[in-house]
Amino acid sequence: MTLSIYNTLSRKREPFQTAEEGRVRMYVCGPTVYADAHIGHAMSAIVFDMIRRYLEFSGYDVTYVTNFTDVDDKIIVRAQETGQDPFQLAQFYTDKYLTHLSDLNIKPADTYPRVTSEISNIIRAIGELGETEYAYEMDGSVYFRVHKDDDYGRLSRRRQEDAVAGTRVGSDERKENEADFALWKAAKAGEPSWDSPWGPGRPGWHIECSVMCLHHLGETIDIHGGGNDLIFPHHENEIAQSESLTGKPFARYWVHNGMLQLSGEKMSKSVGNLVTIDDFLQKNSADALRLLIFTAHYRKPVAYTEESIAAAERSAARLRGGLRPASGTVTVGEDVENLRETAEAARSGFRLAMDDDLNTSSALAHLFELVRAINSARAAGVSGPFFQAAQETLRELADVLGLSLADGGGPQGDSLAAKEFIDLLVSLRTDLRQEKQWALADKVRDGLASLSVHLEDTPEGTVWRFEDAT
RNA sequence: GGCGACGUAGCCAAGUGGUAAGGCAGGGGUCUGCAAAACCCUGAUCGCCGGUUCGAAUCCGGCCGUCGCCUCCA
Repeated sequence: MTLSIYNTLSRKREPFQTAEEGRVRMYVCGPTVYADAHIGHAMSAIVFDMIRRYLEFSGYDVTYVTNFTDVDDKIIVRAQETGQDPFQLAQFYTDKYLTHLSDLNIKPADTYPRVTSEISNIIRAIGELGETEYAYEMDGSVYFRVHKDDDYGRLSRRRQEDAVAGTRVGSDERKENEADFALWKAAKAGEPSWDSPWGPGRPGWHIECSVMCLHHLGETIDIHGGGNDLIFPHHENEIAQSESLTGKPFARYWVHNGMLQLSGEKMSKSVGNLVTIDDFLQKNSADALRLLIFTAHYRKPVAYTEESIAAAERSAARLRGGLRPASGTVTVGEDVENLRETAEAARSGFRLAMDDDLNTSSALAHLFELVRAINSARAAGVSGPFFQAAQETLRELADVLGLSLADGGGPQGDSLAAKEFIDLLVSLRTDLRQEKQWALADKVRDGLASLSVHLEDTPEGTVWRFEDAT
């Protein structure tokens, strides 16, 4: 029972073997911080959080690094438009993104390198490349000489001639070759810049990630992740730079997530079909987003619709329902034995599914089967250690997928005063029911329901919970 | 134009040779004062055509359709 994972480099599913026994070095491309992040960014972060969690669950010691691109054309443009300082702008969106990661139950990375903190390393790396035939300087900028790299195009399966053929010649950059890309960009007036052997300027986009990987994780990392829209040119260029520099394989496994789609198209700033993480979390739970994503395979596109997110919200509630307490007294017998066996089957089925290139959809199916078994057992009066163990299995496996299974807590959070009022109304309704005043009792129930407080009359009394209507 | 992915019940979706997981929605039932929750029952031959095979959603070919990358992009 071992993990196999699809490698974009080979276009095959491969057995997962790390460079160092028991240790995974993992790098995931992070956002450029110039605007509010959208749930497409969240999808990428969630997918790689899931992979990281499953690796840890499987016993690996994972070192996880994800970066912030905090100096870039778009940041500079945005800052000029709004009259802000570009560094402050980047800091603002960096902080905001970190908050989002926490809200989305994404485990913190070991390191969050930023371009502006890596400048000296980047300059050193470009300098080393400059001593080879792979780089050349032109008017204060430094470019990578793509045609010197025989392997170029290996990841994206793109021949250099093809890459150039479809490309518009729109830049005024003075490159030897259209396919060459900038390692260092000479500063224009009014732009942030750093001194370098080639004059003032700033790093090109691709070199940042290469250098941060090399600096924080070493010459050969195990997993390099990102959205599949980064395969070309970003990741292709990272390979070119890194391997030209070290002469060693850059990443053992290239892992790419599919795009989140809204109204049939990739969610992106340029198309304008965005749902920001702020927007999403205002109406929906983090668990629902994870369920929406994990219902499909991470490499496939995910369709985001009102209907699909509503369905995800409902299935989150179903998983949560499995954690409701039992009040029965049956602790031995056939029902208990069945539950114990189903919980074991769920655990092994879950692992088999996840080992198979992170088949979260199939893994979730095992979770739902476990929920049904727990509910059946509870209805049959089962409680005690085996019941709690089954719930613990559910909680543990859900946590591997980063699902918190936490109750909403209500629109205004946990207000003690609100709870006391609700308890009072519920107890009043219980009195009314005892006197068979059904109309009044139902009026209380309906009124609370319209405030997202849902009542259930169980044999042990009435229980209530917050749940947003969807 | 080049490279690549996908097309499974009303919706989302797993499944790469042996007669279709799971979730949501719907219908019927049990439980309930009525509900809710839960449980039980209930639905598809897998875009179309042809081929390989004892046997294909799964392999091969063709066609149709959708999407991604080739420019910044998770």
